[in-house]
Amino acid sequence: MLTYERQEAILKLLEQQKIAKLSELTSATGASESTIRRDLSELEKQNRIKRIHGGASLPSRKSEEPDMQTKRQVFTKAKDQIGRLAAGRIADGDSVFIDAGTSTEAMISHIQSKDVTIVTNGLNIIEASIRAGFRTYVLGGYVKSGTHAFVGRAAVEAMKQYRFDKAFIGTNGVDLEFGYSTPDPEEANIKQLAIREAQQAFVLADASKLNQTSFSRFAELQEAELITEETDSLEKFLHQLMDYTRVKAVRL
Amino acid sequence: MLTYERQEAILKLLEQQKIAKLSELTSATGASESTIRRDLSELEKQNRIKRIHGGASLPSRKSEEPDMQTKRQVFTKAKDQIGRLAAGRIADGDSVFIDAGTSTEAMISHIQSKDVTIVTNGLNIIEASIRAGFRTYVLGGYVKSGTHAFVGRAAVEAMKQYRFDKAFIGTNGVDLEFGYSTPDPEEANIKQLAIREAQQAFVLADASKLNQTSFSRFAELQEAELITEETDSLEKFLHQLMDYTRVKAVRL
DNA sequence: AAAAAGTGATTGATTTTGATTGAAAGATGT
DNA sequence: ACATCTTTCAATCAAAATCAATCACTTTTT
Repeated sequence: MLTYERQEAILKLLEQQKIAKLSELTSATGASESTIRRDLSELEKQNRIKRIHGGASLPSRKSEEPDMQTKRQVFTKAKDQIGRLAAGRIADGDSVFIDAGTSTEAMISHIQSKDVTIVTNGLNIIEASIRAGFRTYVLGGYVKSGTHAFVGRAAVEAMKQYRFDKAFIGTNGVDLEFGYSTPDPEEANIKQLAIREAQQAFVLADASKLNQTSFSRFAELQEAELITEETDSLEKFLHQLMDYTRVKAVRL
Repeated sequence: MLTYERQEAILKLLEQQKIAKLSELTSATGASESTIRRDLSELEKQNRIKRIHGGASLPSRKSEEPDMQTKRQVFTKAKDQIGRLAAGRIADGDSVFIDAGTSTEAMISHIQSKDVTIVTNGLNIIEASIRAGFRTYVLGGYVKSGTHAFVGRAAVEAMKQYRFDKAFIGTNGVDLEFGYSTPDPEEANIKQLAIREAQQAFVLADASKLNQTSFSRFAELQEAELITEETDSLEKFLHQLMDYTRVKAVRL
């Protein structure tokens, strides 16, 4: 049985019953467990299925708008892990800027310190921050549809009134040469300011953002600390980084 | 039975009967108590269910503060009527300030004109305004717990950058002598500014606010137009007003 | 023939699970 | 109200299931 054939068979079976155990797939195709696992990994990378412990299921095909509400429900393990790492950097008494976005939102519930001041330009962050009981400040500005981030002249002016101990920024692209980038120039502007007004800056990015570039660059790679998940694409990225910068070892 | 399968089954059962005991879930899935508990914890973390002592139920649809929640449910009909009246004052092309609060929130869904710019200092107003598809600007500032209004120096500074065609303000008290008042001086400050920076100002108040005073006055009675519901307490208030001002007739 | 890709088996690590425990929350009786 | 009993809960542990990584072997490609 050809690889292609087998993977199609897996998909077909999944469409019939929505969910399939590993054992069902091995007996249906005659292939070994290892092979099926490899197939599942590959198919998942193509977003054609979703792996679950013990088997596979169809991807949650929310054809709905990538609205904040639905996006928020897809709190992936990755974002949660990144959120926990990021939250760990916050110390008692800190004043922190938290960028609009879902990655950054995930960190708020993990913040342990109680005495933290949060400044943000994101609607979803305000809500999460209030829910968690933090002292919360908001930049003003124009509300962008889609991300619901506050941008524009008012946001820039407001930003200048603050200095942060730490800034946590979301991104759409991380690239060795181009640095950090995001599609919207207005949002990039705010991100850039936040990084420069903060003593320490962190960029949160899941694996899908590595080696990507977007329209507007908002920081060089060395201007912020990258917080990301531990995957093989991170490994690959680190090797590239070592080649690029001639650094011989990087500690996580 | 796979973990994913089981959790889906739990959700399905809950959607059918709204609430489920632990024992129901164990016998329905065949899993142990411990496992079900773990599932419930996880599902709750994803906001997909709500745990209760002895089992689980569907999440309370809105994750807002209870006082906000109950407030919003209480004077619904009255607020809706007031909201419709207020929205009727908005014309195409207007730039309007809409104060934080539940009365003002009620007006947004009634706005007919499409080309309206909304500026606000209220979290709930942002959400409603975005939902309704208006061009939305936000004042920055400190987020007050309770009302979730943005106040403080930053909000004042931001306010100075705008001029409004109309301003719609909520209030806690309407009094013939003391004018309009609200408990929080910071919020009063913003309300006062908004009224003065607007060509026309409207105060929204349901019947329970008539003949009430609160700590901080933010405007004289004649500085804004009062929009309220038609009740006998309004009649009474109007008669008092006529006595007080010696006006002989007031047209609604 | 050499290199690359695919496969199945094996291994050790990780995740999931059910049982057990003491603590916490509710219910009951006085 | 108070003390007592029962139920439910969270934390912990060891066993089982599942997983990712690796190796050796086969097939395909160059």
